[in-house]
Amino acid sequence: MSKTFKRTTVTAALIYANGPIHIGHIAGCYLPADIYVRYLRAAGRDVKFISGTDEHGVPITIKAKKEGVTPQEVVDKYYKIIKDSFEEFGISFDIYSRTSNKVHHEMSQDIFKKIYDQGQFTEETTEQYYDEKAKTFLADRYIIGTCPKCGNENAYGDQCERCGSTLSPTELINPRSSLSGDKPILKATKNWYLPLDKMQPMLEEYIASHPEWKTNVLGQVKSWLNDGLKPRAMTRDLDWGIKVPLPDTEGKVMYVWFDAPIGYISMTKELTDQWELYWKDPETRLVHFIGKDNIVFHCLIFPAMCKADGRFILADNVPANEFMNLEGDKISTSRNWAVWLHEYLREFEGKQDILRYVLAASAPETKDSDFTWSDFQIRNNSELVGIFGNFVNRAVVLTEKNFEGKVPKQGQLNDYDRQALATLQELPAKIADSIENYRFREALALMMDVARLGNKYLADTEPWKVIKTDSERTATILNVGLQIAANLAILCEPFMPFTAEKLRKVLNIESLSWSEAGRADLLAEGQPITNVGLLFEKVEDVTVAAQVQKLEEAKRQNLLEGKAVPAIKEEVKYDDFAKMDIRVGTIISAEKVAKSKKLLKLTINDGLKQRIILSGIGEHFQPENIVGQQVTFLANLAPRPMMGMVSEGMVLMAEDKDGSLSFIQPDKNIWNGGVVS
RNA sequence: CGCAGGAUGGAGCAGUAGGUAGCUCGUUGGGCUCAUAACCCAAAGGUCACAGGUUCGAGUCCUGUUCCUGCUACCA
Repeated sequence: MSKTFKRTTVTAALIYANGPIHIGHIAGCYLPADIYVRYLRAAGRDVKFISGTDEHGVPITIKAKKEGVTPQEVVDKYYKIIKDSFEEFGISFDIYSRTSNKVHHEMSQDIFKKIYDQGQFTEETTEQYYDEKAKTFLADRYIIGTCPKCGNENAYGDQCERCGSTLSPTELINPRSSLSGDKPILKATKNWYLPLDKMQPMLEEYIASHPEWKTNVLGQVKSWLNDGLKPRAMTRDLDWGIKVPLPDTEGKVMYVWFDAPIGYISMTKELTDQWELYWKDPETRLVHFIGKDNIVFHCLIFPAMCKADGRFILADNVPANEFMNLEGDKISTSRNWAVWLHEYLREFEGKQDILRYVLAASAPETKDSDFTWSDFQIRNNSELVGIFGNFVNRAVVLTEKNFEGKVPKQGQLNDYDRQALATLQELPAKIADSIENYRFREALALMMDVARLGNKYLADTEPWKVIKTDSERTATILNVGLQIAANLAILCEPFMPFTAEKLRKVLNIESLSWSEAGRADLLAEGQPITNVGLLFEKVEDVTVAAQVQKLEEAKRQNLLEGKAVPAIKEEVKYDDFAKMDIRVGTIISAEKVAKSKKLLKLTINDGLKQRIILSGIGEHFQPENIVGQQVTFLANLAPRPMMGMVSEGMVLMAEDKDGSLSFIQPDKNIWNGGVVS
């Protein structure tokens, strides 16, 4: 796609305003987007960089209820935290707004109305579960009940986590609301659907016109198209969100994924009167930076909305990233397994560029990647300090020592100089090409090659030796060295803006355009050099160790806090208890059940026979370690088929605060078959 | 279950239209001393997840298998 565009609209995912942001968000979309935008600006292109917080939807109302505040208070709090940390981190949005703004409500309603008026929605009345006490319809996830397939009493309305089957809320036996605990009732409700099934041919054509998109993006999209798209409800029964602009729709709001992407448009409108140019002109390139979980919304649903409306351009590219893990584990807000940006900024003051560098260097561009503190330290110490910082420092110190801190005269260049400068000259275009094709890791590596080139140049020309015999030649060498540093100031700007700024101060130059890069006359002879100190400092072992420890501590704390002693269940009669036949037996063999994560097949000597019990404890115990242990089990539980076998009973376990399991065992070995009462 | 993405030297990644497997970091040895023990040079290290197949030739194409991830709460 070599189509040329007059301007670019860049969006970065609207983040959900119910928590602070972490490194995964940054590496996933904000940093790549920022690099892209900063480069475009440096290249003199017309670009607008738009993002904000998404403030509607069910999870925010739940969070508000939990904390005993209003949804508005929740989003206000997080909007500020998020916005401030982005700003301090140097993510250079042209506007960072929010979907609770008036402009956004109006824009969303306008688009909804337009699609409605054009007859593009279908109306459907369905029966949904309603919680009478909480006075709200329940999202699938907030209905809990017994799984019709495996009997798990805590299956969710959309899925049973024990057997993995996909459910719909009406299949659940004994459904209850996770909000009030009450049994919800079925209530008829009318909603408006976007008939994606009918729009599929159009969407297929759109996707087919972009073979250049990343494979992970195309793969995901094709997976949805192959399954066949289904109509999707664009309204919800809820009181938190954007009102549906139709008569008799009290208590209905738009589906968050309807209004959220419209946020990109409304925020642009908030930014500039020229907003229509950025959203309606076919000569505008629209690029969405997102994480992989948002692919379907940005590649199919939002384009479908735009088409249904008819006024807006579609994305030219959606360079979605995969996910970043932390120390080998999935980043998780609820488990507090994350490096939070606002905390990093506090603990590593003025060191934004280290994190920017490390995250850009290991961004999950093609597959999930891993952030570790040890990698952070190594990358800083050996690459930023050792290569980049050191090169600049060498050039500056040599100039200070030998030429009174002024750019020396560039005399006659020899072949070696010309060769080095020729290599330098090629790099800006290469870096630009990588960035324009969304290969930011590659671009970053090429930028570092400039610093490597500088180090090698100094090592090969040995100005500290030459100065003893030939001052004129030394002047030329250091001039070239400083010119390379000046190039670095331009080329590192998209990735490390704070460093670029510092470097410009050192060299006493203004911010230069990308097109100036590659030249060897950026610095004039006699221009003073100001040594403002080191660009990067080493990260010590103790710093890194402290971070790792903090992570583990936070994780442990969170686990403990998350656990409350559950309330006592409903009272039972002695007869109910007496029905249960609980006995002691010994595990005589244990093995993993093939294809199952958690199931262990236990053979138990119960004093009468060998009994097979399948138990979901595989994540807590190694089979070989539990053979010979005595266990307590429910002996008269109806046999249940599982994974092609039959389980005859249930082993009793006690769960500790941290989720670990222990067997319930007699305090001394007793005979197999001993009855518990 | 299904669909999709991934699996390449110790670590992180490239590998473009099938033709002797590259880069960065780390390791080892050497050089240098202007520089934050930093920089420069060199070397070692891979049966490209596993098993088949197509081909003169496969990391690259096809089939099957295993593991990780997404689609599925928190979530880029």
